[in-house]
Amino acid sequence: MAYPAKTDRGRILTAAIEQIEEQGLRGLSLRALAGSLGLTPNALYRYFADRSVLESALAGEVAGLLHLAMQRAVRKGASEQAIRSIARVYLDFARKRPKLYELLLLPCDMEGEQATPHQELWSFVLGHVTALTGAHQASEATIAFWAYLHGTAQLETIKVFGDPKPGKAFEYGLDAWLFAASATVGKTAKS
Amino acid sequence: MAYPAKTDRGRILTAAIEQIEEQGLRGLSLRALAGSLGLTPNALYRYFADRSVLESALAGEVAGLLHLAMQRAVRKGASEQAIRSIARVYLDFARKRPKLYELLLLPCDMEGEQATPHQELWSFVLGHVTALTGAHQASEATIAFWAYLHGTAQLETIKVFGDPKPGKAFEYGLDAWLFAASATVGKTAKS
DNA sequence: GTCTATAACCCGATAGAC
DNA sequence: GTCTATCGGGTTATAGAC
Repeated sequence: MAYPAKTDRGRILTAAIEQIEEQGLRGLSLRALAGSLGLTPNALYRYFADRSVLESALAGEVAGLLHLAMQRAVRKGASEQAIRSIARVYLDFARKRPKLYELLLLPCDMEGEQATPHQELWSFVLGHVTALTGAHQASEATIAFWAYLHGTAQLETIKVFGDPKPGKAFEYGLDAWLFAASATVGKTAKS
Repeated sequence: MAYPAKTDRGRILTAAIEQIEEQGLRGLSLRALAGSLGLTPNALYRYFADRSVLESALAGEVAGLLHLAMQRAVRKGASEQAIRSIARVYLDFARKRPKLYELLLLPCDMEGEQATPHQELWSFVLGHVTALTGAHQASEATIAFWAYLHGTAQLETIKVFGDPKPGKAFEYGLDAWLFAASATVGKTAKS
């Protein structure tokens, strides 16, 4: 044991997220990351096989953060209110921590039958949508909802429309979705 | 003039797009790009100040391709049909040429008062939405529509839901939007 | 004005010693 | 688990040939 462990997975992930919040995902350098932990560049390879594995783990961390924020925001309130809270938390996260949000957009290769980082988030949102629409078409409605959140967040972060936040436009689409979702209620699976 | 130009902007862009379609944006190497044009690595710097300038130019090219495809698809058909055509072309493009689509997601920094690469595309879509909804709330409706397309395309490309294409879910959201957009018709700006 | 040549510095990744 | 050494490659800057 000439070389005792100087770090662990958790510390690496925390330091990496810190660096990403400052310089973005592209600016994340394994060398600098190791340096900030007092390690030589290659020590990290004992914890993560390569850069992409580290990135996937980071995506999972970020999904967890977002999930937690949603749980806190939704605790009280009826179905429609819960949906609005989820939407707000999602957009706030993308706005306030855009560099971190970027991690959620990484491709999930899913070679093994592993869980995608979004899985828990997905179940959470699906549950609240189902509470609103009933089981019929709940998954379609959830996918559409999620896609809309996703697209709105990204259009903002790449500044397609310049600085002004498309706040009113977001309400427009959200109301359209809520109307459709409410209309679904009561339909049976056989109709 | 002992060193006549061996290339030009257009040839560089074409070769770059070719390389991106094969290896993705991250795999675009200026060295390999120059090599494929019979140049030494640094010759490109006479045409583009650095990598990011080249990438912005490429984003413009791709936006043009998409715009063209939309124009061809929409030529005939009523307003609602035009909207459906636009949506289909957008998603088809993202599905069939995902590496190229990625270029449209680059941040537009817009330091000068330049036009964003999406600008022509935006005007085109806004026109068709306005034909459907009237001028009132047309821009809100267009932003919501675009965000939805955007989000759907990206959720597919990062495979959040695995292989199965969320085709039915897309229809769900599109119908919701179309219903809202149709309901907008006839409202006056003052109401 | 365009390309070549060279070099410095960054990065990710591997192999093998301790 | 960590270290040293090293490799191949991307980006950037300078100097110079034509």
